[in-house]
Amino acid sequence: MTRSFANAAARSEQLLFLTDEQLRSGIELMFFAYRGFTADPDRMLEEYDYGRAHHRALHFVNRQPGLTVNALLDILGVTKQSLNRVLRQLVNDGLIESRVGEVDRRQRNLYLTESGRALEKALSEAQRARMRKAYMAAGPEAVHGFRTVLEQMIDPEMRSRVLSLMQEDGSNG
Amino acid sequence: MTRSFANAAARSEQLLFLTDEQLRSGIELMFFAYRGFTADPDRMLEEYDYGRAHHRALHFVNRQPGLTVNALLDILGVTKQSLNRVLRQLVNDGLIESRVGEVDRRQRNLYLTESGRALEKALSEAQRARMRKAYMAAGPEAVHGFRTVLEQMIDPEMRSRVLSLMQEDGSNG
DNA sequence: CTTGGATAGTCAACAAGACTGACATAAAAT
DNA sequence: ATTTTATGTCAGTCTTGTTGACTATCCAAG
Repeated sequence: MTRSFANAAARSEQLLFLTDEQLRSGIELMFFAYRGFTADPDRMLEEYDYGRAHHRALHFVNRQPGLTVNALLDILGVTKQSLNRVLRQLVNDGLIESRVGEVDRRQRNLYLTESGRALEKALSEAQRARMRKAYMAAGPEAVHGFRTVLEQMIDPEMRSRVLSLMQEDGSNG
Repeated sequence: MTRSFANAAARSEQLLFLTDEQLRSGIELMFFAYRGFTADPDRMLEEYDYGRAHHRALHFVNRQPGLTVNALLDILGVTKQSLNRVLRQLVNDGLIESRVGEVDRRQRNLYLTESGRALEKALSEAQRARMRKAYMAAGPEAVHGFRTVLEQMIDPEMRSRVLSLMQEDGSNG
């Protein structure tokens, strides 16, 4: 079903009325939706004097316990110095544990502590609640389309890595 | 066809397998897609020593020529001090013109200059190209779903304003 | 075994762009 | 005349990005 659209790509522009105005409104939707998407966690993080960077670190460490700093760096696409400041705070505050690597002792493997898991859970529950609401209001087909377009919007090199990251679903519970 | 799913919202959770992992991957898609979405303009803006804030100002002034500072403030959701710094640069650099309001002379109506339009066009063309590509790869139905979910993700109060803003399509060309 | 280069991570200093708070000015509204 | 509104500005802070310099470790070649 999705396959047949690959061929139809050439026709899509007409089918979709891909006028500049249509595309512009898509751009605006992304802008406003992303703001909504981050609004709830942002509010919660204020109380801890943390920002989005902390949230992202907590999220991906939770997703892949034992992640090295370098791997996290690649995912987040920031400089190691920038990440390090955030990570240092989270380690000092006892939300993340940084263990020296067993095979390569230059590496640091990152894990959430008990309280790290608690904060991550609180943040992600707020965000999931908003997303669940949007999904349910929009309906199953819309959700499928939403995911399909978002995947296409990701940078091509990043895309395969993201998709394979998401394959690992359920491996950590 | 889409209508019938409104009723089915209650069943959606099952239909959609709205597990935490499903929702988590949606969250990650938003993160990575938004990065892709802003990547091209970000690169171009660097050459001008501008940032995303400048892009957003140019975008919305282009969208609604004659916009007042206050209206722009509401749209962007930042403080006037923050916006003012950006606006001052853009006015000094001759990209935005700030005219005293004709009915209310306290207000400043904002317009793009020739070169402001040029930069806005370059930025938005890059962004539209990425979105067009994603739309065409995903297909018409996916695009519809994408837009539906994004709308639902916007903060409820903001939503009506955004949607009515997007009704004005094509009024400026 | 030692030297040297590459890799992993840390520390320090700086910049952009958010923020708050205080204040100024002009014009509209009461 | 006084208050409120719209805008602009100054000063200072915070988050989060940047670059540059540094330490620690690994690995490979002599």
